[in-house]
Amino acid sequence: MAAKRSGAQSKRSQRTGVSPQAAQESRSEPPLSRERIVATAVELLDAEGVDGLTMRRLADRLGSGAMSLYWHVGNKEEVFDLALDSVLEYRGPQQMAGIQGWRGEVVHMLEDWRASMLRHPWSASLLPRRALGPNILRRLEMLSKTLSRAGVADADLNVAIWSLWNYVMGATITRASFDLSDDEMVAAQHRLTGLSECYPTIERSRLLLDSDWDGAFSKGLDFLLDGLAPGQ
Amino acid sequence: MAAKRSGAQSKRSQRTGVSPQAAQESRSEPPLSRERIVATAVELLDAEGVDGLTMRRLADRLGSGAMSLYWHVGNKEEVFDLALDSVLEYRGPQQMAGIQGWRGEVVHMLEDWRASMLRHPWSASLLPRRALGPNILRRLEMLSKTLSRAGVADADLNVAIWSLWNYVMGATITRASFDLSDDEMVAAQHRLTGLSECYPTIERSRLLLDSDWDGAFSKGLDFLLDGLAPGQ
DNA sequence: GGTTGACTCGTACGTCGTACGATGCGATCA
DNA sequence: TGATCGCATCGTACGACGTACGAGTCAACC
Repeated sequence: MAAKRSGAQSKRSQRTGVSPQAAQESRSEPPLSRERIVATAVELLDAEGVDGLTMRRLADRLGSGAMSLYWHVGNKEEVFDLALDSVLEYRGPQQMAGIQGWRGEVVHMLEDWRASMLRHPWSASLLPRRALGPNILRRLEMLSKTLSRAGVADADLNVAIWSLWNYVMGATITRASFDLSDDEMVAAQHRLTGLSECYPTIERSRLLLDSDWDGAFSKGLDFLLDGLAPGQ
Repeated sequence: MAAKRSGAQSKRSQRTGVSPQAAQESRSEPPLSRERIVATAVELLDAEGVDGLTMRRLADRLGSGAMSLYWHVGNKEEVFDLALDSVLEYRGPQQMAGIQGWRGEVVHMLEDWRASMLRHPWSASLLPRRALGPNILRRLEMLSKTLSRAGVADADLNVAIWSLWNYVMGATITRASFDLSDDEMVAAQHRLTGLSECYPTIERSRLLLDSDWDGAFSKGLDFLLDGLAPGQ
């Protein structure tokens, strides 16, 4: 009943990896696998957004029947979880050389985090409702370790981690949700100018249109880091 | 075709507000209205969560047919938008007396914001995908005005607003998503202790269990405010 | 040859959002 | 008084969804 999942198919790919599976290759599609499902789900989410992912469409893209997916994943929720976590993999600092000090490391990690999510805007709107996958936990772990090494006391560690995490999450989600619909944005600003007697200040600052998102992100992050570790 | 919406029903309630509508009252349910629909949607969302809100269930609660709702709202998306915005109404500082200085005002506004959303945890997971309603804009406007009055230069205003907004959003969404499922949380921490060689630091700090959310929120907010207006 | 277990998929059920058109009903006009 | 008209309600129906169920295929082993 629940005796399926990854164990099964990974065994299969070991068995058939080297031996006489030329027949498999000659078919139009490679065999289903959890990895292929997740990768295709990410493609579909990138192309069509959260509402565009359905089991039938996903199966179509994979060249299989809809019900075949359920051998490899438990349900649609799991597809979301896996797609989200797969997108949040952290490959570590590519060029560790250019980074000096713990503060540089933290900034790099958090900016990479933000960039990863903005590359797949659906991830930002998905994350608030999903469980913590291994890749997210790995990122949290690295963040804690770096802060801990930097001398943040254990008592303050959780405050520091959550402050930084919260900040990154908020900035990313806000940015991504505005990215999703430029027209929405313009419409909102237009609604604003129509009601400029109601919202004079944000209308004057063109808050919704002219903001320098990246600049605001790193400035705010700096302030936070100043406060969290005033020593350095 | 599109000639319905609020104008129609508000005219109706004006007409029937005083006159001979005792018959309406004697019926088991008051007449449908946009306000009643939104209020009931909030109830339903509070009780059943985001997935629990369907047009049929909503209509059941209102004692009407499902299709009747569509006279007052355009579609289900609009119900979400209206419910979200209605929950984010800002009633202003209830006791302005106790609040000293712009900084106190800002903290009060942001804490009220957070509290409003945590009172309805679904709002946090909904917001990333929705448009900016009038109540959200009003909050942004008040925030800008306060900061502006506090002497933040126009050039820095957007940075300040977005830094604060992002921080509050992130903290609230994170907190709310953990609140939604304590069991998920415990399961995650359990998964962690099982893999404590993978995630030693966050396992040791009991990050997912023991965090002082409220304390972390206000400490991080203080740091941010320190940085944004170092003058005061 | 028979059995087993991994894997695929067609069919079917219940639920969803909502298009469409019929209906009821108070107000207005003839 | 009856005819007409706008607002408001709702029954029916359609297509799409997630997925339960069980029958099917095929390679590997006894």
